[in-house]
Amino acid sequence: MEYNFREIEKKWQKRWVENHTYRVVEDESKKKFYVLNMFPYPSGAGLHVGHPLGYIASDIYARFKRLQGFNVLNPMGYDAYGLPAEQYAIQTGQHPAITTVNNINRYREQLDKIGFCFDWEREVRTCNPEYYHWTQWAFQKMFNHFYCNKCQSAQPIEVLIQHFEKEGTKGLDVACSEELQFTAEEWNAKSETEKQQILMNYRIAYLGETMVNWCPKLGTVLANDEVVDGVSVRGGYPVVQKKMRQWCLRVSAYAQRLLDGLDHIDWTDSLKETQRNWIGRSEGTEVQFKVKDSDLEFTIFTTRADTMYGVTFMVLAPESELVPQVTTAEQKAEVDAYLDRTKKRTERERIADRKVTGVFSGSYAINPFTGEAVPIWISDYVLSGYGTGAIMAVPAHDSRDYAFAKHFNLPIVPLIEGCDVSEESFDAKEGIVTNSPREGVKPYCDLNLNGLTIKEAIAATKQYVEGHHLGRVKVNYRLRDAIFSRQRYWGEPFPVYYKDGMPYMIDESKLPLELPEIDKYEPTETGEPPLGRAAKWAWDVTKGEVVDKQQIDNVNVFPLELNTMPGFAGSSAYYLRYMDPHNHQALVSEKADNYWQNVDLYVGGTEHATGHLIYSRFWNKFLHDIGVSIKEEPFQKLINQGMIQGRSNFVYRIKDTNTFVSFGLKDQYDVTPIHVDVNIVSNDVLDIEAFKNWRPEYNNAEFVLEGGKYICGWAIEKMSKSMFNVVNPDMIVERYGADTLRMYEMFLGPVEQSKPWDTNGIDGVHRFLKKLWNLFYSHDGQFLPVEGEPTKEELKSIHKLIKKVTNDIENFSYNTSISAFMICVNELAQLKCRNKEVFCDLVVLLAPFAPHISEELWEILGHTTSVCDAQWPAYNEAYLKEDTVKYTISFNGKARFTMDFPADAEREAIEKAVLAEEQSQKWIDSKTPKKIIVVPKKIVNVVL
RNA sequence: GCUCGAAUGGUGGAAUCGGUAGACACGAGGGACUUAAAAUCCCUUGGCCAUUGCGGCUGUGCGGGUUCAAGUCCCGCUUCGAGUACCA
Repeated sequence: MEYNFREIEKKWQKRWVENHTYRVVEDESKKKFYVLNMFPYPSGAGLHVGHPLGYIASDIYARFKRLQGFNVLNPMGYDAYGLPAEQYAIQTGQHPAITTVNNINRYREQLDKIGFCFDWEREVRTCNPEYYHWTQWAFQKMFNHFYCNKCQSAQPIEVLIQHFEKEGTKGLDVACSEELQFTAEEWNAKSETEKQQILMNYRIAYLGETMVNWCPKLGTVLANDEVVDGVSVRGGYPVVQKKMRQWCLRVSAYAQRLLDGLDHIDWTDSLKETQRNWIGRSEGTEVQFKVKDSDLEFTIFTTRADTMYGVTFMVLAPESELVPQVTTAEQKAEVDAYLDRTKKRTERERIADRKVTGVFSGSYAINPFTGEAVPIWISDYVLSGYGTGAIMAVPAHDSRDYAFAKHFNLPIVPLIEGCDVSEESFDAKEGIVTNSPREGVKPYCDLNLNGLTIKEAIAATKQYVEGHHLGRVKVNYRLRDAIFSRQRYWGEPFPVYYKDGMPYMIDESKLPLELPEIDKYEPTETGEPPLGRAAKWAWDVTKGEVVDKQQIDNVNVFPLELNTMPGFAGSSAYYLRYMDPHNHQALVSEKADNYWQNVDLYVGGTEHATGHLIYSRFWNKFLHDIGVSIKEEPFQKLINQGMIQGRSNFVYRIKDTNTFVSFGLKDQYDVTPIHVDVNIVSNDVLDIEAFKNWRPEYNNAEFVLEGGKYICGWAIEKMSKSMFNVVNPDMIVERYGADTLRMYEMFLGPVEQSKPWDTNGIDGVHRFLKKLWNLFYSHDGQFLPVEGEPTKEELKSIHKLIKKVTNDIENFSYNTSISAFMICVNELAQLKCRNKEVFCDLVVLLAPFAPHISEELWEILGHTTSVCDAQWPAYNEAYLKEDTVKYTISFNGKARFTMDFPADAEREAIEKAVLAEEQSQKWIDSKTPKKIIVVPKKIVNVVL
């Protein structure tokens, strides 16, 4: 009987649905294991062969864990809000919900063909009101909480209000946008709106005036990770800086915890490193400088406190509030001109030409260590958003300050013994401090750093600064608060209405606030976001419902927020929702939360390193603080599957003709390479007939062949339609079956590695499955397996495999597992194995990799239950032992011979053998003392 | 620029602790079966030399080092990839 994969796969996919084979319920008697894939955004193009890579890898692991007796949660869903559906809606008028559902259906169809063990009853879609109910709910919780630095946790905003009522801002240590100071009396005297404005400074979800990445073409703001090289990731449109009032999440409050948490999770070092860089913790010192002949004082941040004696000028960011205050009348015109120029420069231009620019403010600052007055400059190389937006410049030891000093001819004072700053600055943090203070200069303060190492000097300066109240030790983070507003339609609406210009949350019991219908998806004529087009988009407080905008004059009706939430909102806590997807009372019940805890294995791409993987860690920590998620970290272990690149094929057309020349001969002609559809090329050999039919203009094409074949050139490129290198999984499934596709994708190489897709090797894996099938059937179709004791060789072969596969799956080394399967099946075929016991073990081992054929064989072996409920076999070392061991004996690692020895009597036998060899080989001097080294893998080395 | 990672046949890739390279697969070449093709099976396949012998030499990006023994460890480079980019 032939291996009829089409029938087998259809049969079992149907049966899995009928029998709810993959339904998962909480079961206290079993240990849980939670496997999760990053859920996909269902794009219109459907899946290509690269998408399922991670799903297959995690599916194998999930099935493996289930066979080991774990209760495995392996859910799937869709990140359904996104720009492409909205862009499509703008162009065609098609409602994004319709496009999205169509795309989801297509995805599902493709996924089903591959045979995943997802529990589809737990599916979530971020655009469903039952789902975004909890996205909105979490946002409200963030609005109603602030972050307490002392207890390192989110606290209800009422706690803060009570503190204000009793003590004002005294003794307050909380995360905020701006440090405010007021007394309890002042607080109590404020109006409701004023109080709300102050509270906004502390809320975790807050409305803030911030510089944002504005993309005029998309009509929306973008997060930092949605912008690359000054253009939008989606669409590649230019992005400019703009100040706007936006919803923000105080992610920065969690910076330290996000950093510390990395030490307790099992992620790759490179990914942790990426997040550490992104968080960008830097320990330094804030120092106050007085402005000469003025009451003004300002603070700078530095990590190089040791360089206080080398400050030769100060620099303010152009956006700094201090700029107008320190600008003198004589300099005003020049400064204004400069500010004007920098404002016009987009971030992209600033990156493109990094010219040194700046302007003198006219004022001087007093260095508190030297008493010297140094000029205050304004330049855009200082960023307003980091530190205090002001720096002390030490050109001798900072390359940026150095470039600035050289350009404007400012003095450079070296502070390290023996360093040469005539050509460039000395940035390294090593050496012995000098010139601090300079020799012969009358000391202005009693701090002498000369002779210290840099490290010691920094510590001494910090101590001095704190002791003399000149500033304070400070830790800064690069991590910024997340901007949470998007001027889009296709996203979660904010459950927010406005009264007197202040936002208020709609009542929790009225959630979800559903996305309204609109007739067009572009911004309104007045520049409002698309939601401005909704006829019903105001909130009636007394009725607790959405009403017509026209009623806003009514005292109880207020306009609703017109922005929607960004893409990462819905994906930040979806892993919790899978635990309890149909719960209408809570995001997740306490019971489900306690049982599933967090994700044990998360599989997805590295591209989310500084986006989703930061946001959801933040989101989870917040939920943890308010008692919802019981684990501090959402994803215990994370595997980054590599990208599957495309392998493009080329044909070479001789210029100005319709003649194509084979790859090996192309250098003899003047040719243009042209992408050719990889689906009509096999092993780089072009199917000429298919090529002629591919496009009408090639109908009459002529060919210059080599060896009767047309050989194509190739290149590794991104998998994309325009390169004609997209390989569709449906096609592979149709031709070879899902089991072959699954195994081949894993056989291609390590899961974590990026690699090109190359259909060529797939025959090898398909052949393996056929060979496996033929173990069970003779050529005339007879059923072969028989009961009875396996032979020693059979046991050895299968136990070797059990050991290898068990270890490999734990290490995600699926490719070597598959090699082991191939070896084992070959061995069993050679041994003419017909033993049922051996076959049962083999089938269970294969079940995670190739579930369909395994189910079929399992049934053939006489089982009535699914192979998913079988038990993973254990291996027995005793079967793996050899009777004799082959030793390689070498002298000084060179001359060598091999001998068989009994496995148990090692050393004595070897010594005898070495002695015998020594006597027979005259060239070995037996008087020389020698050392016999026996090492693993049975190598004996005799050292003379 | 900084941080991290990688480099092994014609190709994808193996090689737990340093243990004497190239597993497994593809491709290629040769053979068997067949009228023929497909399918299947067998042999060869890093390079060089010897192939009427069994074999020898060389070989994991480059140059050094440690070791009885290095793809693996250390030092110095080269190239490629990823992240980040005026973060003071």
